[in-house]
Amino acid sequence: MTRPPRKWTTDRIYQELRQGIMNLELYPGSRVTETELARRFEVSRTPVREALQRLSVEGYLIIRPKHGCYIRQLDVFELAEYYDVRVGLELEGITLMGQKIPFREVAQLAEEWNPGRAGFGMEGTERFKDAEEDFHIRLASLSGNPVLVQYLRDVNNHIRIVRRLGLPDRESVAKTYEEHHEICQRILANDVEGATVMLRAHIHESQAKSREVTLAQLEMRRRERAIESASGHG
Amino acid sequence: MTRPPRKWTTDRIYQELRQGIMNLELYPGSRVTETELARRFEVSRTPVREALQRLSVEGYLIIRPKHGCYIRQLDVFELAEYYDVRVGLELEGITLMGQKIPFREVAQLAEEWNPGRAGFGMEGTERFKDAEEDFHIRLASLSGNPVLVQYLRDVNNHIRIVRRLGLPDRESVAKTYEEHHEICQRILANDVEGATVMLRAHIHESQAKSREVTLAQLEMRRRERAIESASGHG
DNA sequence: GGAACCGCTGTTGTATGCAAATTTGCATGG
DNA sequence: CCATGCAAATTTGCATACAACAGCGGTTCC
Repeated sequence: MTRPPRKWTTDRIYQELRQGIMNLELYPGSRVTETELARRFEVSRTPVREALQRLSVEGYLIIRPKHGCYIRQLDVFELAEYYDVRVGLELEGITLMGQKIPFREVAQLAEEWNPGRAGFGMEGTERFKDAEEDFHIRLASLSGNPVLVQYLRDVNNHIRIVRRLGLPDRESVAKTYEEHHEICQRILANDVEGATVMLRAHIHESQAKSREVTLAQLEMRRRERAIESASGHG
Repeated sequence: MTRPPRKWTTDRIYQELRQGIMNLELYPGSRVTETELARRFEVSRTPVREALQRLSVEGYLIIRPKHGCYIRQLDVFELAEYYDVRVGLELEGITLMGQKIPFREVAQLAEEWNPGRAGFGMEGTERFKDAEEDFHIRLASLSGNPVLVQYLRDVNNHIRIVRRLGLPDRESVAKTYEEHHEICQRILANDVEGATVMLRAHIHESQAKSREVTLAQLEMRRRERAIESASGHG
């Protein structure tokens, strides 16, 4: 996406804000002002403003002209919609492989997600979630359609907020391995049709899980905030 | 300075640049600088810069830091990729209608694109192209997934450049009517599966047509530019 | 008591200044 | 003739200054 952290101020601010939004440190719905952020980051308003503009275009916050920025509300319905877009993109991705299936690469993916490997060094939440996302990106990449991959990355950027929230238990990790593996196997067996059905179901499961987790986490953060503001705004 | 026309300078510049890119007045690959644009539009660099940032995020141009902006090359392969993304999104759109098909709305769309109406006041290129795009957006809207529609709009923004180039002859207009109508009919008949097949084919036809037209037009513009620059850079 | 009006404060929108960075052209040496 | 290094010229990146506008509270009038 936006490559390695460049040393430029605008980019740094952009990254930090984005991170803050992801971690829900910048609480959805709360207001931020250019001036305040400029003070906090000890830079001028210019780079802050540019970062905010980017975030606005990318949909992470909403700029109310002459008034301020509001961190985008994360709405469970909207998140579900992003998941459905994911379905559309990823399914078209493997459909595009069509008759020119890149067997080597798919086989490698299948091997990496061999259920036998489940849990070997993947216990860490972060790493597993990253690997999970990476699988889907790489699978889509095999479509040979970089534009599609770009859109998928964009969708991921939006749902990553909640994607990272839940802790993957041993059971769901195992299940993910199985499903990823099976999807690859279907493709290798030239059964793209079957693969799409599985992939759709697979994403829908994530969708359902994310829904629960989101509601729970939002509530938790809301309480934290309530306590914070009750104990003084410092 | 900003008295009469638009309220915000940044927005005006953004619109004008975007229009320029669409019309190929800003030739793909050519370089523009903030300073130059600021002079041309008689504003300061700030709004120009912000407009460029937005266009960059949206993919219309590429910013090379400390050097300038390059209008995005339009590459026939890349355009084809956008069309495939369209397929993915639109197909998922009608799939999402699933069992809750909004018959009234689909029926109305079907009626608007009744082949009997073909050509009544639609001879104008612009109007027809707009209506064509509108059909697909409205169809996707019936999925009830605004996020998906948003992505589709974004894709359309990228392919509109070439979508508008070709002149639709009487034959292709008629064909479009038929196909749009038929797609709606299939949906109304609860044959979403059949509708997806048709829709996919329909978009692929546009894709093929856009390819020819793009190559031709790019060549034409290239010659125009060659003549321009031969007769003096004024 | 309630509603309209007015000025104040906060915040953004735009302009401008300055310095860093990158490219380009030229001079110099092999 | 080509490679290399240096300096000038563009051009952006960031900071700051100022103006305009939105929202808010107080005041006044009904």
